[in-house]
Amino acid sequence: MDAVWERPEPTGRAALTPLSRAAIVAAAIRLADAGGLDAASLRKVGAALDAGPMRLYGYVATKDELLDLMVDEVHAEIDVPTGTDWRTTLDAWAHHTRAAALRHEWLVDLLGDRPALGPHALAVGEATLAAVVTRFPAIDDARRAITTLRAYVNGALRAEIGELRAARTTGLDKHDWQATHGPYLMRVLAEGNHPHVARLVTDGTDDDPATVFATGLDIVLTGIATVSRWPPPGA
Amino acid sequence: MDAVWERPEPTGRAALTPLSRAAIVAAAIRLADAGGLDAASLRKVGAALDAGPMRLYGYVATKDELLDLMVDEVHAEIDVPTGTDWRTTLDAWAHHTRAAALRHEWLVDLLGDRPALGPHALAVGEATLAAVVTRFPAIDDARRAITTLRAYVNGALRAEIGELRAARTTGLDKHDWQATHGPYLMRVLAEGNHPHVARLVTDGTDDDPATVFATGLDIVLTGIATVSRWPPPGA
DNA sequence: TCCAAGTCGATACACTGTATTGAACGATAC
DNA sequence: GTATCGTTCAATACAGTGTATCGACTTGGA
Repeated sequence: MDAVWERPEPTGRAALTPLSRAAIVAAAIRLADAGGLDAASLRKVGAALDAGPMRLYGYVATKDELLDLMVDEVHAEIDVPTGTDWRTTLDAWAHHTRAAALRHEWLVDLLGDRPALGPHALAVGEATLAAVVTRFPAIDDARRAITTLRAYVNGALRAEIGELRAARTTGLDKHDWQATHGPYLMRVLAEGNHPHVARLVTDGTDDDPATVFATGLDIVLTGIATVSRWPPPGA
Repeated sequence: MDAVWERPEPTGRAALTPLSRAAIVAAAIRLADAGGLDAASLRKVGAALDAGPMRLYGYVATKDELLDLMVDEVHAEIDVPTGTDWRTTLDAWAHHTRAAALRHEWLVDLLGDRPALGPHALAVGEATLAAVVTRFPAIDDARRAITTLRAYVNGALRAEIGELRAARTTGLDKHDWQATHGPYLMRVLAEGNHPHVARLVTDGTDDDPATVFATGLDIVLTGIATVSRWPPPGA
């Protein structure tokens, strides 16, 4: 089986609501945006296009392929500026990625699992790699920096969206949360075995999510700007 | 509904294979270790204990609760050394977390989604927080450092396990991978629009996964050691 | 006009998490 | 010792999932 990206689509049969890979992906993204990945089942995507589930298998060999296409489509929204220094470029990439993940929360469920090899993802990869090469001429060093930054961004977005979801499900009536985890947490912290966590809960203030993301990003970019030995001493 | 961590379990009925939350969690972990999260369905966990799926609902209110228990159980394997400087402690925590994730690959599918509030997870959180407080006395600064590091570790592990899985499914006969994505990649790179990616593919060498992890970790820890402004200028 | 190829829909299968229901059981009260 | 009550468990059922199979239909080319 050749790659999705270059496999021809069915030509379609006239007198039938026309279908295309693009239309399928668009519908799936729309559904997933509204109701999460669960809302983008093949049956539901098909129904949104007046088609049965099996019709989609002409355009897509497997569900995973559809997910790959969705991920790549979102990468089209992530533009990486050129013509500035590497740090500005990477910072912009990270923030655009975050914006895309907030528009398409299901993205964090897919990022990092599979390697993203679609055309749009490749374009993003090329642009970020080009930026970081101006800092690390050796291509392997550049890869190490990109890999690290990508790990942080994926992890941070996963955490942010995860909290956002938790706040939405148990938090719409946050009565529930306070009624279960709240008392439990208070009780275990009252035992005195976790003084630092307790101090964090009582004395800590919460940054808004954008600041949390930017703070971590600054740390990682500072690390990239500072580090000089490759690979690290401990390896 | 109160929290799982302090809800009593059913006492059990004599003359029946005895059951306990611990036994259920152990069985679920064993199955998931061997076959991924899909292998830890309630029916299969039940079958492994000579029980029907519904019997488990006495010990666990929902599937998610079982997953919470599994995650916390694995946290018991992550010990955080004390009595050294913060960087050594955090480095050890990260590597122990990685080791646990390699023993229990399904962990990366769960980490970051949900907040980990079980007793063992809390202990780990307490220990890491205690370490980083020696570097940042202000509790909020400490939280920012921990959050960033955790985001990196989660993202890096997800990527590593993801590649490991891909290498296992399509790579046992890596014939498949080379037969699909290989030619596709070569073809699109031959078009010349992605010179840096092309250079990476042709001239780059691969670090082994442990080095990749350690390298990124070193970058992030260096960032934590270096950064001085909170929150960052751009926020 | 007739046929081969391509496209599509219906049906089916194995599987998931869990709501419901009712039976079996242990401990308690008389 | 017996009746009762609340807990614990098994069976059944339901609405979903991805996708294999297969028969019917449409269409382009000879």
